[in-house]
Amino acid sequence: MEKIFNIVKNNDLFEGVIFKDFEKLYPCLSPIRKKFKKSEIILNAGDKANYVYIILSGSVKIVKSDIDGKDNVLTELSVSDIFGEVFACANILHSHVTVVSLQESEVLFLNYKKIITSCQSACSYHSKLISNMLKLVAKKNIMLHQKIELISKRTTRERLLLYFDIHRRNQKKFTIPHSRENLAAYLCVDRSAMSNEFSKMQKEGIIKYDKNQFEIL
Amino acid sequence: MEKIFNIVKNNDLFEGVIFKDFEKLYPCLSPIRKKFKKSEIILNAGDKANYVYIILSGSVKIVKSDIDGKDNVLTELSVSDIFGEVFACANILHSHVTVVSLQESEVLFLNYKKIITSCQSACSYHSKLISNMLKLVAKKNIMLHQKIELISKRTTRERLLLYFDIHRRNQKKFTIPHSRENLAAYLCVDRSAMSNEFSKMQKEGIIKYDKNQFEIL
DNA sequence: ACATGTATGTTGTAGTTACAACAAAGGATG
DNA sequence: CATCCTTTGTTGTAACTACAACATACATGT
Repeated sequence: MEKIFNIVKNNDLFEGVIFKDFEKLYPCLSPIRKKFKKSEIILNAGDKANYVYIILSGSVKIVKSDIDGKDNVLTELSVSDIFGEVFACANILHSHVTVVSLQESEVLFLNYKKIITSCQSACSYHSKLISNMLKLVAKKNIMLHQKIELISKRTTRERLLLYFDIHRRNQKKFTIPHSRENLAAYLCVDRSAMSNEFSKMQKEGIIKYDKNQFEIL
Repeated sequence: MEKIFNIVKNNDLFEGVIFKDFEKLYPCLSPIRKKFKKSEIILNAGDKANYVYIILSGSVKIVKSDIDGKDNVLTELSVSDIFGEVFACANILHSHVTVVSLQESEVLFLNYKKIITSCQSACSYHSKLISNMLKLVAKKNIMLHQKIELISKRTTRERLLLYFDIHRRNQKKFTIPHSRENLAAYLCVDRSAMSNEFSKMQKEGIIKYDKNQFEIL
């Protein structure tokens, strides 16, 4: 129990929940622990969306299939990350995405209804969970908005400049925490075209960079 | 009071709340009603985000300024629509967007804290409000995801085909509830380029359309 | 040291888009 | 009906992107 707490306490859902409370709370959530092998499917598109999932060990990828059947990796998640909460909260009956284990992983299944329905004992930590969930979903909302703002830009350069502006936090020098490939995927542009744009911007004296260290000039 | 109820009951936030309960609930939310003239600013980027706003009459536009100062209309909202809830729920202290009245409008300000904090009387309708709010924000989340999926597509045609696929609901014939201009804005493409693409697709025998009536062939 | 694999940068090309400018078709108004 | 305004479609062009193919660098394991 304490082991689980030490993992899930890192998730915003349990922000401000102390172990003493967690002990009482945890059994209320009808928790189930399951292990998955590499490439095993944790949640399939079309499955019922009754659970909120938290990764206890390992990592997973969230995949969405195209109309034409092409798979599309939306994100990769690892220990203490949560998924499935948006479908559950939106009362969507079935998942739109598939979740696949990237390695040997253990996942905690929590009953969504039990999370958002105050228990009879009307415990205060329970209402804390609910407001945490609300905050968590709203924050995701803002991140999605940010991404939309980014990819609304028509050119690679505009997207990069906005990305820089968001992530440099008023610093001239900053580090980008993505590989080129992942950054390109996030910005929805071709990787090589993006690399090319980086070079151009350096030649034009707009930026300077070395590996993932960037500087605005 | 009944007049207000008849407006806000159309908003998901008050789904399942009956008038009898609303009467008791309403005063708990520290409601404020304010009127705004055309072009008057209701909420400025940078303002404190303590309220959830519901439009009682008129209409507004949500505007986000670019880095280079260019204004960008995110959406237009009208009677019984809600705004400001995401910033409030995410505990973002200040709004990122500006909200401007498009005409003579009246707006209801509700204290966010009062919405998500169960009152002493622990009224059941109050917890209904909270779960409605959660559902509402989560649904918005899914809509944002859908938009990201759309504009992740690299070409106008791919975006259109996906848009059709989402909105036709397995019907061959369907109506698009947007002007060309608004659809182009939603898909983040140039309007004339989109019109052009429509023509091409019709010439190629992929679709047929007349005004806003479309048919997949 | 060698082979292998992965991440990144470079180049050319064909295809796509944004943009501007204009045309055509209604709608509203006086 | 003439005028104005808005919406939508059309065309040409310059700019941009995706894609493929390749080059380079670096890390890993054998």
